[in-house]
Amino acid sequence: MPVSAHPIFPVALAIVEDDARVRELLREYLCHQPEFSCPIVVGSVEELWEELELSLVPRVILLDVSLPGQTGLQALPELRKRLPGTDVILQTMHDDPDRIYQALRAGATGYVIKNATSLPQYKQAILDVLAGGAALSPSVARKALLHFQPAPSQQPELLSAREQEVMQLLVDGLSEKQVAARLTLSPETVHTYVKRLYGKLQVRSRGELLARAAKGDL
Amino acid sequence: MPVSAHPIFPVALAIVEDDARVRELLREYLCHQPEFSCPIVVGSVEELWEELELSLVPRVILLDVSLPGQTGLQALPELRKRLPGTDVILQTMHDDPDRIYQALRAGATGYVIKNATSLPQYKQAILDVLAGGAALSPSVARKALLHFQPAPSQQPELLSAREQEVMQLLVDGLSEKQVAARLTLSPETVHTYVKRLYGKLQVRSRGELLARAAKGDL
DNA sequence: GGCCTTGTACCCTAATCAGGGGACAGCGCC
DNA sequence: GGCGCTGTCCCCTGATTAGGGTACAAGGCC
Repeated sequence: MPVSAHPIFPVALAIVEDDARVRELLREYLCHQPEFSCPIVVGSVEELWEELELSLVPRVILLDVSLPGQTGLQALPELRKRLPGTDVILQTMHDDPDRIYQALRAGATGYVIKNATSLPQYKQAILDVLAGGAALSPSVARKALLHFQPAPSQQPELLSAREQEVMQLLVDGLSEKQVAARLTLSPETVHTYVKRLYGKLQVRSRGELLARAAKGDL
Repeated sequence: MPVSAHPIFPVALAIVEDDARVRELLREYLCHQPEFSCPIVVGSVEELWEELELSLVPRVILLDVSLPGQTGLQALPELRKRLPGTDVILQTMHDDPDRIYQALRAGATGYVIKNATSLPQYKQAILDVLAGGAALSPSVARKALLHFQPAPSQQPELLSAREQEVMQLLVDGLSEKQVAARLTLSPETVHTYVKRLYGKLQVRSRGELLARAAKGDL
């Protein structure tokens, strides 16, 4: 799965950044690296679209989140659709959780905070995505992790570890029989757990249970 | 929110790693850093529990995922409950998506791949979490990002309006009979829709359907 | 005018689930 | 030494779901 971290040919980058000073800084540094070439360095999404008509498809796009005209965040879905093989690393000044979430949902491969990222770290970020990884600034990663954790809900303490285990497998779409097989239990036992879950979570059917799970934590 | 990146006192680490060589390597390097102290260096979760009784609570725990006895993954939820102020960085050889997902759900603040992480990078990872960030190896971050992206969902265009309507009510936890009542249809008709949904979404049971819906779009 | 997709409805059989019940061992609390 | 909770297993009955048909009217597409 991982692409070679040391491609033989320079990798084509696109840099989209409205602040001319930052843009030049990035160009100066990144484009003098032997690993990269920079056929596209522009100040807006609109210019990017134009350049993409003429130029080779870049392998990685460094995209500013907030731009005059169309923002990077708005352009991302379209970009992902038109250039499915291109990784997009978003860059911005702020680690706003909502934007991070939006970006990651839309398929960003990286999200870096400008003033927390040195030029060598920019380079490393690009190399990381080329190697099949993702590049998240630590503060961004932290925000992203929040989305994995179940909303502070009431159940977890009420449900025993085993019950939660069964619950999880049910949420994953397994039947009672499949859960039994997975946990090496008798189907009857699983049925007992399910009955207990219904009682504890105050539901009366599998549908309600899964609906609760979907809203409650998941 | 971020804690100072340069604490005045050495930060107490716990290292849990069963491979003696790796353990010593980490101890040698990390514990000679002026920023850290290592009151706890053990080879299993069981020993960790013992040490925690005696020692100061560590600020950061480096925890191996797979350990003899209780695994790091199993210990994580308990650890998070008993030491809510302590960050846990998991370390392992493999970037298995399931384990990553489990760990992040359980509240890990970092997840690093052993043989892709140099000692200075270990140090940086710890500093990152101390600064309120999260430390994910690039390959781990990539796996984690997959969970943000709506499952390659072809549904919206394939499902007719009526089918989506039925789908939505099922997701809300209604039975076929209830859906029928709600939409003023025959239960048989609803059943027909459900069968068509199964076909279109390539599933074979209500559970799978709801699981797909929960992850896919909803 | 055919062909396909929807929306609607029915029939059938087998599998699964819902919701009762009982049983017993282990563990912790008081 | 009980009492409660958990984990495991079993039985039963009735409701629901799974999956396979068939049917027909309406509408779109070629």
